[in-house]
Amino acid sequence: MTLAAEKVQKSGYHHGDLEAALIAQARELVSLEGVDHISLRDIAAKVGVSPSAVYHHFPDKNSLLSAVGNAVFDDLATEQERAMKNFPGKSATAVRKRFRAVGLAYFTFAMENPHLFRLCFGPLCAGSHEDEKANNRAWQILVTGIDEMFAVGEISSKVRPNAEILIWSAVHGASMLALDGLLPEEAIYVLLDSIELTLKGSK
Amino acid sequence: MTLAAEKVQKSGYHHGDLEAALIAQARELVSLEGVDHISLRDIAAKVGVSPSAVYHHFPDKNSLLSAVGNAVFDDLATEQERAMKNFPGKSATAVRKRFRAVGLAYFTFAMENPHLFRLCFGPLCAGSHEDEKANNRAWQILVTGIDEMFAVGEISSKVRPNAEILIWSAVHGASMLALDGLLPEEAIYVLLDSIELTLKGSK
DNA sequence: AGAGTATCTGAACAATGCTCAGATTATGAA
DNA sequence: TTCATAATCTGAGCATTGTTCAGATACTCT
Repeated sequence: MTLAAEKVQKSGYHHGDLEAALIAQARELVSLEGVDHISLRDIAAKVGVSPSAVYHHFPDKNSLLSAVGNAVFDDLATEQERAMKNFPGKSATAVRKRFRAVGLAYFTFAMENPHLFRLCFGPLCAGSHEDEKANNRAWQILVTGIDEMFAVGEISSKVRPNAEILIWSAVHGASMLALDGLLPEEAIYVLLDSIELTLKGSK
Repeated sequence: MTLAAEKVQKSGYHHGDLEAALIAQARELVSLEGVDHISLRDIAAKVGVSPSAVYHHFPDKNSLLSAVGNAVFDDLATEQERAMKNFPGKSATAVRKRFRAVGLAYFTFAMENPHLFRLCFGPLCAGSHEDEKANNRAWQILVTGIDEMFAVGEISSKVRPNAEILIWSAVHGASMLALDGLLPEEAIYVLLDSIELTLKGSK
């Protein structure tokens, strides 16, 4: 019973909300050790419950981890929204700063939560974000940011149509490559510079 | 003893080249089932050797898989070089087609070998490509392609300095997102279009 | 209050990564 | 060639893992 799960009290034999507690505890352990180094038994033990209790809430271990992945995906979008709020307003500079902050938040989240980020975009969660609200939310943040940039004249009309794919791919790719040690962390700044520069184009 | 390892004959008690056979067999199994669904014992059995024999060639299972990852990384570069050869010459159109072919080869490799690609860029191989020749080779292919594009006037001098980071990130990110089911496979075409368009800029 | 359901336990099973003592084969110096 | 030494492989075994299942415990609703 570690810090992550203490919010949920256990009332004797029955646990208050075991499902949530398991997700919270699993997330904590994944965050610390990585998805390959944690055991179902350990999660259950730290929550104070027998291993077989897990199977009344999740069909198997992978489902539990997949649930963690979806929660993380949600938090990533939340983190981006939080970063946007630092630069309110509709001025061109506010729009630019906000746009940059969203991309940076994505990258920073990956750097600060490497194991969770990997789980979120790993084989365990592949195809699991399809009709998620979090996915729509993340996508909406991106579209809105690009719309604003276009309205302020920071994106040429020629490249506007497919800007989402380019930007998401670039920021996601840089995050992944940095996690793999194939790009230095500072690369995100030159990447964001490049994106802003190239999107503006000849106008 | 399956097809992948049959090149290496076993001479009685001692195996001809067990290390290579193990890598080949592990690669085959990863390619089929994914890295999470294969066992050291199965690899050894299919090569026709006892499980403990593996430990005379690799310190542990992860090291074997990491060796597979490096081999795959090497093949990825080879595949890119092969794709380039379809468009020889120094004309502007040849350079453009070659540039596109390299990016497409990267993406296609990921689509056709999802499990191997994931292993290659997964936590098991993180930080393992650093002083690899394969890494230098992949990087060199990218730099050469960009140099050629710049020479032909397809890349503006403003964005040239950081073009490598932008392009690699974008193509890698699109590959990953497509594997996760977050981008459709056709997205690579619009991505490549966007890249060429934005790189050219106002000139 | 009591029947029925949801939840949890404990023991058990097969599979897995890994270790180690000992058997087998190669190697290289005398 | 001979023989000691090193390299390679086997087989048994250990601890851990995910998962199942019968049965115990607690909640719920009539």
